[in-house]
Amino acid sequence: MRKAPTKGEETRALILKRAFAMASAVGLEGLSIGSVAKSAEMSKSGLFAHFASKEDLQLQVLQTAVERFIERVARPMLSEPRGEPRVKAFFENWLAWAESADLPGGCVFISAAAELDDRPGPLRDYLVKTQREALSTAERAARIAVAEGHFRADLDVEQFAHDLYSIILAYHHFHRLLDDPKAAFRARASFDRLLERSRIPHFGRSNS
Amino acid sequence: MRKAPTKGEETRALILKRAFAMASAVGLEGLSIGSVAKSAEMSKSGLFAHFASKEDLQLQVLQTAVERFIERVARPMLSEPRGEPRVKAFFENWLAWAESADLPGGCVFISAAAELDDRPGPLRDYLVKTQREALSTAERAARIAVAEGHFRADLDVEQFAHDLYSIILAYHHFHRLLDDPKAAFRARASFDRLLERSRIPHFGRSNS
DNA sequence: GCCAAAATAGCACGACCGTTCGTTTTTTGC
DNA sequence: GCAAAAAACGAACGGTCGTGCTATTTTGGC
Repeated sequence: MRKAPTKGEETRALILKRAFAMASAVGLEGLSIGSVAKSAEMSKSGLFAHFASKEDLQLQVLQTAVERFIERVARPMLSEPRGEPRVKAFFENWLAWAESADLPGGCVFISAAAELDDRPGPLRDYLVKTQREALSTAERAARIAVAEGHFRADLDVEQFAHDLYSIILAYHHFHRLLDDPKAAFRARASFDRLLERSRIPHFGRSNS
Repeated sequence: MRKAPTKGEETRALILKRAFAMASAVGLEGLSIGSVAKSAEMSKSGLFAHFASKEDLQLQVLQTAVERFIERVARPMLSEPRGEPRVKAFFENWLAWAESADLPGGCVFISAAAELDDRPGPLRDYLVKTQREALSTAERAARIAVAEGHFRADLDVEQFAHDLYSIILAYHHFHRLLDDPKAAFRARASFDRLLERSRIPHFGRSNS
């Protein structure tokens, strides 16, 4: 039985919800105590009492993002059959995540990555850790597809994860920045090619 | 004969040089008049006199970055033979650009892309324009490779440019954020695959 | 319904932000 | 080398930043 949440916990959750949405638009570094407070309709000091520092707030926003990512991208794929279908679901969920309704400004991780890639500290450490986890989730899915006989036995699963992530990054870039209407099409085309060359090779005309 | 640069022009060039290096580390939005002034060893107001606004400074930094990119990535490839060698040179120059000495914090365009992707304005417009130009440069190189008989005639050059850029983005991400020592290796592996499937198909065992 | 505890607000602080203005220094053309 | 023009400076403005304090309001257990 879940404990009834106290008022403070409710408020904290609301703050993080609003801050999460804002971070999507302006990035983690773009968050300011004042602006988040305005969005949560409370005073700066009232909001600040919930966090030890601004960095703590940013970290908790990142954690919120990870939770959301897990429940929207990683967990749903587990209900797909093991092997290639699950890999495909992972990819499609990830694409959908990048433009879901409560992420008005795109994937938080990608903007955070650009902001933090040269700023050492706990924020960066946490982000790196979660990115590595996402990658190893992709690797694991690929390894299962190998075990199921969907993918070739000599597949380099680490390279597979790299290539998959690469497509996601490009999708974000082409869709968000360049407003390319073909972004999703291009992403799926790349992914299809990736799948093709990961499968058990079939002979006959295979490269025409 | 080139006009002797006036003192003001020299100073402006120095400011942009320093600001460009800083932007690589902290991003375009991370620039502040005060910090740039300190880096250029002059007063805030003395520096500010060279620009109409902070946004103007940022825009000029972006223009500086474009000039540098052209002279380091786009121009050198023209001395390579037309076709695949030129495409390869473009890719390798681009990789090298992402970690050249005066870009201590990585590619300015990539961090700017993350910052500006949801902030309309002249900065974003300019960035989008230059990104499109870079992509069409890649397309043009691919088209030449088709004409030279290096690449297959039915190659989708737009998709080719997308895939090439995708690899660059991933390289930046894996190298800068994740400190992956295999980043360059992964990027070249992906690029080799991209080249393989772009070439005129050769028959025989082609997919094993 | 009271009272302690928790949550929120109000206010002030020093620092830095982008920008303006008037003054002083340096460069330039002759 | 002098005068005009260009460049750099210092000080100040109104704002916002993150972050402390203290007071006030709201909540929750009995």
